[in-house]
Amino acid sequence: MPAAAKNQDHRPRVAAERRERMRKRLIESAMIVFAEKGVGASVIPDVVAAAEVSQGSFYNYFRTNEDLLTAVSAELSDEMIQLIEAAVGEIADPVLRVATGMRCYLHLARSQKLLARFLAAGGLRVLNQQSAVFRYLPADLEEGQQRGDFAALPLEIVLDVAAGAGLVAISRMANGRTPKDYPEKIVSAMLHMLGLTAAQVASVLAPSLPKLVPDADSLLARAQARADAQAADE
Amino acid sequence: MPAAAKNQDHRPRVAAERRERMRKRLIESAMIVFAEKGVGASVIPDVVAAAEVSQGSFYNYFRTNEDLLTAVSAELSDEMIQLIEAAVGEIADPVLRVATGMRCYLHLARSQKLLARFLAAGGLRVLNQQSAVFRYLPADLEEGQQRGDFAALPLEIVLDVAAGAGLVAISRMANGRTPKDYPEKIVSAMLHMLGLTAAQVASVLAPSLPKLVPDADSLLARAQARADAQAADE
Amino acid sequence: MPAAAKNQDHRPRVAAERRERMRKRLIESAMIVFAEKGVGASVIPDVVAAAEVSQGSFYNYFRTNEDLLTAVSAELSDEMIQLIEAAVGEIADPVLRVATGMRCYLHLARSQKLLARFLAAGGLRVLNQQSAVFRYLPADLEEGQQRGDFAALPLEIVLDVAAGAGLVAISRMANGRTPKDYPEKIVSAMLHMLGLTAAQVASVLAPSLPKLVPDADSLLARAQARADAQAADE
Amino acid sequence: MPAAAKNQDHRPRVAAERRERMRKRLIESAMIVFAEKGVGASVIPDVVAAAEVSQGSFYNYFRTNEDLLTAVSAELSDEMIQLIEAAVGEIADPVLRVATGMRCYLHLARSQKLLARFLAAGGLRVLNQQSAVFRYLPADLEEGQQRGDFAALPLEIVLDVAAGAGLVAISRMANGRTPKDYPEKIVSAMLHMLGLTAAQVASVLAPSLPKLVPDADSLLARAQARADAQAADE
DNA sequence: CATGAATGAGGGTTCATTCAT
DNA sequence: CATGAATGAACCCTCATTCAT
Repeated sequence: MPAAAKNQDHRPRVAAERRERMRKRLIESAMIVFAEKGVGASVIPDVVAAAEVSQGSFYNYFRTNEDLLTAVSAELSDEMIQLIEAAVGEIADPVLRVATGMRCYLHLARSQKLLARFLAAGGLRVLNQQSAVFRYLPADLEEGQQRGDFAALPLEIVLDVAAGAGLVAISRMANGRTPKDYPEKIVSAMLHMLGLTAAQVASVLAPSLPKLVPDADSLLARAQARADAQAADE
Repeated sequence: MPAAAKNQDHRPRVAAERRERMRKRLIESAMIVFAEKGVGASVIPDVVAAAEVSQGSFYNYFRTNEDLLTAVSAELSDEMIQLIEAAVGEIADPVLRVATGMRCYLHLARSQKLLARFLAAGGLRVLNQQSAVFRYLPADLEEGQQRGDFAALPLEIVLDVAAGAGLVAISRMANGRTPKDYPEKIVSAMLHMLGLTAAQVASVLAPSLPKLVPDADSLLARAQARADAQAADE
Repeated sequence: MPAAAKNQDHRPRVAAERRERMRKRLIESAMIVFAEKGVGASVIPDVVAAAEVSQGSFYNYFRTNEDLLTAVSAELSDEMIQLIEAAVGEIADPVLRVATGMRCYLHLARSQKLLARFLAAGGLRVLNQQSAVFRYLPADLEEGQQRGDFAALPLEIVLDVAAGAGLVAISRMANGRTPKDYPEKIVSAMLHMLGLTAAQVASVLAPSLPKLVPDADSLLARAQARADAQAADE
Repeated sequence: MPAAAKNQDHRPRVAAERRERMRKRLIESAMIVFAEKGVGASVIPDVVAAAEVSQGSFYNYFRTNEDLLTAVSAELSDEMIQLIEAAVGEIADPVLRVATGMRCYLHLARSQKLLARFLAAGGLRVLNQQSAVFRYLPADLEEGQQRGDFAALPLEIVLDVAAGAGLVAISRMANGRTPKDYPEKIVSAMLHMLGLTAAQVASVLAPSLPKLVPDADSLLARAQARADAQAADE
């Protein structure tokens, strides 16, 4: 292979990789800053500082605050879906799927404080962008209703309540100490709402969850590590 | 009455009245601005403009954004409680009280778009300051549980879910068109969660609500009127 | 005496007295505030607060910051002259007069911390307005020179050096701890400059000074008392 | 030299130079503004205007008024020391060193009106920051005392008096017309204070001083030029 | 005259964004 | 593409001053 061809092949590739690394670094920093300062605050200076990038460079990757927020949300959404799907995908029973999916979602937030703080800071604004997470719920609920396992509440109502409950639950887990079975308590309430008996509820909440460990180079893992390091510095 | 006494009595009184009017004007404007721009934004310039007051004057009444938000929240909380208590106060049955109280709360937000937008914009932050509204709920829930009318879910969990459901419901009513019985549907879900049968739910939701009309010089009425006038201007 | 006449006589008099009291209260407060915040700072709000007077009233007495400063300076100048003259007036020998006058001036500042801080804060600006204090010095110096007791340095030069030395000395006494004979050391330097031998210097500095106690209702006494009370509050 | 190396070398260097020029421009303007308005005033807007820079840029270089003052003082201190040391460095006799150093200091202020006005405006505050200038005095005084050339006054006292005399002298030279030998008169007073005879004084003050000309791109020269240009504009 | 609310000018500071290098 | 200085708009806040009561 002649040198010229190699260059033409090589240079763009490393450039693209560099670009991708930088982008990840910015998203990582943004998640931390959003979690700390809220999603309405002026984050660009902090993000730039945290990512150790020049002000000017930032604008090669994102144009607005909103852009950043969307990027963080999308990435998190993807990673959460992947983790939860891995745990839930094999389950056939819609009731168990719904229950386990919710549990995973809440336990994930509970074990990842940074995630919880980000979601809590984002509030409804982020929750709506996270709708990917709720994409799976309607289908399962509908299936459960058709099978007569769930009471016949309007789907939108159930989704609204679930979203609200989730948001408040995450906010509570982000801010204070919550018992280990706090997620189960919330899910239990949801299942009662859906018409399950106490015995049924107990049964679907009984199985122990698989570990939900984000991949080492996922946004979740990297941002959490960075935030921990930062906290240790102080 | 001697002139001197009249002066001593009169002058401070009119001064205090003027002060109070100005304060109300600012709170009114603030509610509108918060509803429009969110509670995290820099509202002071807009509030000042909306109230047609000088920047300097503002600081004779409030020092920070947060101060303003607290004042609006407190005033709204008071007015909402008063309206709802008027409708619910006479009810003895805890189940009916809970159901009717929630319906009132949601219908109030549904009929007062500005209120809904303010509460939605405030999110959890305002919801927590509004806790006065939720002060009544725990007692009724507990009474209902003790009488065996409500299932024995942990109180905090029920409150968290109710708060979340309320928040999302308000947000939905603020943003889009919701059917007239949307509040009843949400309350129905809550009552199912609390273990009521479909028949019981139907029964407690059957009574028609009294009109919830804010007093003409309440913050709710004045701000809504101002916002309407403003909208008409455009 | 008919009532009407009494009124015409009485009312203006009490009014004038009230006015005078208020004026004194403001000057008092101003001295404290100037001593604390410097003469360039915005003192009106603090003065008004310290004097417990309304903003509006202030402008019935003084129009500018400068006015206030001048008033304080003038009043202090008068009081200092009176105290020092009382101690020095009887002395016939110009050398002893000069030495004792300077000692009095410095000891007064040393015993009245508030005075020292005010003069130090004022710097040259106040020193110039205080020129009344230096009105006595030239005559004595000239007499001393004519009698051959002082070396024949140009009068303006001696005054410049004395003013500067006095200012720095006061500033040092205002800020830190100075030994009890610090004033004598400064005066000794001045006398050496004026050509006195060490023995002569020792002799004129030997006499003990009379106590320099400001009258109880003088500005000096009242302001110092207020400043002490204020300090005790914290 | 390869292109890459040139770039890596060149770009940061020109950037640093630009930065340094801007910094100098601000310090220059600050010196003029301080000299005009005093060191306690709000100078930032004026400095920004004088330097023809945006408000925002200012904060890339200095954060507070005080920062600016310190920077101007430090730079002036350096330049004055350099000029004076050049004139005094070779002198072995401490008495002659002290006398000549003081003369230089005062003549410098007398020939540089802007410097005099800045130092006078700064008063004790700047004088203390200028302490570098007074760093040389104590050693020489001590040496002179040990050799018996100076009377045995306490060193701190002599320094206080010298500082005060210097300050007042500078203030006088800044404000009005002073005779060409005004500095010598002041120094003469100091030397008398230190116990020298009239003959000795005359002898150490006899030598003519070398010219004290600030380097063309020194702060002193540039600011003076700017101030002159400004004055010519009006 | 006393009061204190209202005012608007002005100072201090941050930030998103641009642009020459 | 990376950099970081420069910019100016916008925000926060204080203060001197006025004026109706």
